[in-house]
Amino acid sequence: MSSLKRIDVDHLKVSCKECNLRELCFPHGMSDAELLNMDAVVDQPKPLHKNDFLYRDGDSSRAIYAVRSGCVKTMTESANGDEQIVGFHLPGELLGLDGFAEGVHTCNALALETSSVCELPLNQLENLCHVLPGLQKQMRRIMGKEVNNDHKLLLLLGKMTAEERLASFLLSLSSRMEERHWKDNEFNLSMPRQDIANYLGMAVETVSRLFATFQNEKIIDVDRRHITILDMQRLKAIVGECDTEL
Amino acid sequence: MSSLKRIDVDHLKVSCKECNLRELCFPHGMSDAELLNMDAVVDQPKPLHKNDFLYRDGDSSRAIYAVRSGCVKTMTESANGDEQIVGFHLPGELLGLDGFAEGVHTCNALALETSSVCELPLNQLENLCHVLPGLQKQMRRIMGKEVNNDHKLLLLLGKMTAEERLASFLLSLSSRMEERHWKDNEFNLSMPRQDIANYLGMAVETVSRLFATFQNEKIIDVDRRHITILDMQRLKAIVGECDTEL
DNA sequence: AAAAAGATATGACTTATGTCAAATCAGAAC
DNA sequence: GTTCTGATTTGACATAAGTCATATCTTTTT
Repeated sequence: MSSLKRIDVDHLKVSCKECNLRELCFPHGMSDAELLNMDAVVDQPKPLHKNDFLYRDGDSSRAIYAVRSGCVKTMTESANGDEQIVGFHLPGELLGLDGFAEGVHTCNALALETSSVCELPLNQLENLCHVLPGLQKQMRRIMGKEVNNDHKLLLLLGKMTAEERLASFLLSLSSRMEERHWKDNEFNLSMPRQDIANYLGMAVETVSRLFATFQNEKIIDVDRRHITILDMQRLKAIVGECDTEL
Repeated sequence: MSSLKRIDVDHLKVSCKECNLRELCFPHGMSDAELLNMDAVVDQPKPLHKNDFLYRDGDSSRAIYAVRSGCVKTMTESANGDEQIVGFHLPGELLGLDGFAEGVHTCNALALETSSVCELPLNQLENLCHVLPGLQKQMRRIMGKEVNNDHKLLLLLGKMTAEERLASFLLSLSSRMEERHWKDNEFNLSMPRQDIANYLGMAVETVSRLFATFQNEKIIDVDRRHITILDMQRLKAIVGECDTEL
């Protein structure tokens, strides 16, 4: 143990090639040769502590980021100080596209827990896109995904009841857990109730009550931040996915 | 007049170079030489009639589009048939990015009135980006803009009251009118009340009532679809833009 | 021009959720 | 371990906005 102490784990670089998130991340669909190119430009800064900002509204946009571990939330701020969380970013998910319009970020990005990210510097992105044919396509895919994601959220906020929103949120997390080959019916929430409420456009109290309701109805089990989905079908039924069984 | 009749106005191609929307559109910041390249690949299909679809959810994504005249709305559809309008696209504004993620559109795009669009085919986009250094950057700008726009909408749906939403909507239209060098305090709505309500996540009746309220308070004048903003400051005050005067 | 269909407006009433207040619980700091 | 602070839960009550019903006005169809 005393000798291990000298390994600075913060600076062990994980290569894209070795990373088990690579298929969810920038390198999606890239060849081994292309992966080496990615590795050469991807930077891995020191981990963020809980409540550290990755970037803030107004910061000039230097890079796009991929979460490697932990969870990062992004939120917009209105003129009168209201804040709306627009995304919770899990490992393998990207953020920073908000800076593309004007070269300046229009969101705050904040670590919900100790988190590490990979950085793809924008000044290298341009060149890299010329060298790696796959990357340009992947960039478009990523941006399309962000847009589609936002659209789903708009539908959620515009048309769904509180109950449907929370069910929808849990299902979204569940399917993202599955993508990562983690348990899709049992996971920990990295965000407080307040953040869930904000994200879903409702009051904290409503989130609390709905968790209690779902628990009473044996749809989920809630223990603090630990969620177990007991009846996936009923959860899906709530949001109106009509497939009774696949 | 009898001789003019033979000119097929639908097929008169407007070059990017001549287009007075160019600075809002793809060609933003391009040189004259670059504009010629754009012209070579930009297609101008026949105008859409009111209620024609430009594309539908599930269609394979062939191009991105710029509105040249009229107005096109985009909307997402949920599994249970709910529909959420996610954008009203005015001349010079782009749409079609929703198809970037999977090569398939995830929105419906529908003309609210007779409208014409320009098409930038995706298969040409790739090559064009290599030739035109400005275009790749512009593509990123466009996508960033879309993301930022969606974030603003999320804030609106998540945090604002009905009154704030409608005021916000009117101000957004107003500033977009100004961008186009049209009157910013007097314009026609191309969408029915029902669409405004859907977009803003409220009931039609609420939109009606709020228009009546704003009118009574002499903030705006409403005549059918014709809106006159009488007191821009108060409208801004409603959404909480704290700048009493610039 | 009349009739039909659709869009908009307005009133009466209901309800999903928000707000306020208080109690409980968990984790951090000392 | 005790205290303190912040997170979560729960209850009582208030309200913004939805729903339903009806009337009016516009536009399209015949």
